[in-house]
Amino acid sequence: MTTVETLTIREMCDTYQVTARTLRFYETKELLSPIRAGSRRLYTKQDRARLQLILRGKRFGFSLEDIRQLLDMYNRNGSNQAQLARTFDLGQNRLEQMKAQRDELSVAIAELETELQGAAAALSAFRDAAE
Amino acid sequence: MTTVETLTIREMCDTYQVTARTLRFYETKELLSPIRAGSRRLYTKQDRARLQLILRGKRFGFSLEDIRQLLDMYNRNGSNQAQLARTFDLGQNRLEQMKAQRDELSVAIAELETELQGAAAALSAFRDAAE
DNA sequence: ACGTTACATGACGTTAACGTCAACTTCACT
DNA sequence: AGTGAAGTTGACGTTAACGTCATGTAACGT
Repeated sequence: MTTVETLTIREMCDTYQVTARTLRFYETKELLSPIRAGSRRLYTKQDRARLQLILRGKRFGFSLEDIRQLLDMYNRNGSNQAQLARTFDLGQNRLEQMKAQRDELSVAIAELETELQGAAAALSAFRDAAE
Repeated sequence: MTTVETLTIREMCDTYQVTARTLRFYETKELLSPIRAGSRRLYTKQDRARLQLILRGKRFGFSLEDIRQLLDMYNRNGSNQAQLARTFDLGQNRLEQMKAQRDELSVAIAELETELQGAAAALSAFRDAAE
């Protein structure tokens, strides 16, 4: 019989490349809420999904507080209309920001590429002169 | 006769929505190096260009130290070959990172859009039921 | 000459996101 | 029963990126 797959804190660390301190810290910030076996934490599949979202959010430069709100939006779907409308707005704004960021990033990438082509040319010139 | 356009620290603040403290702080971090009129700072066109790059870098989530290196790459083109090659590599890496970030961002945007469509549908349902 | 701005420097405070250390429990074995 | 590994809860330390005084000076209008 396959037990419900839960991971210890150490296994979580190894799997997601985070420290135990980080996981406990996220818990105090109410980003995670693993179940307990006595005093020990056990992370369910749900916890792991949340952690992945957290880590991705971080790569986008979102603050943990931002991420907490986003997670709430993803998870809390049995809410009332006002609640839903509010989280919907929050999501819309976030979406706008992300799109703007992506566009700006595209421009910056293009610029950097041009710049690097110039550098590459300079390097070639150096090498040619050294022959 | 048009004097060489330089801005005072206050004018810089108003123009770019940063505090004087921030500008002085950037100076201690060698991100900016305005000229002096006595003890007072005067920001040239070059300084303004650098500040814009700094602010854009920040919007992408780069650290000030990252930005400093990027700025060096943009500006120092009279360097030796080793120097140039090194900064070139640095730029390449950064470019990879930025592209990866952009791609990840695109995925997240798509997901969020789907999610929000669901929320929008739920809202409509609510409204329909309320008629 | 004098008061009011504008600016300067220096020192200390602040927040986010953990790191680090100490001092227990608690299993899992031997 | 003893020991070692893994886990727990505090408590304090750390870094980045500024904010917030306190204090001092310099130019400008009256």
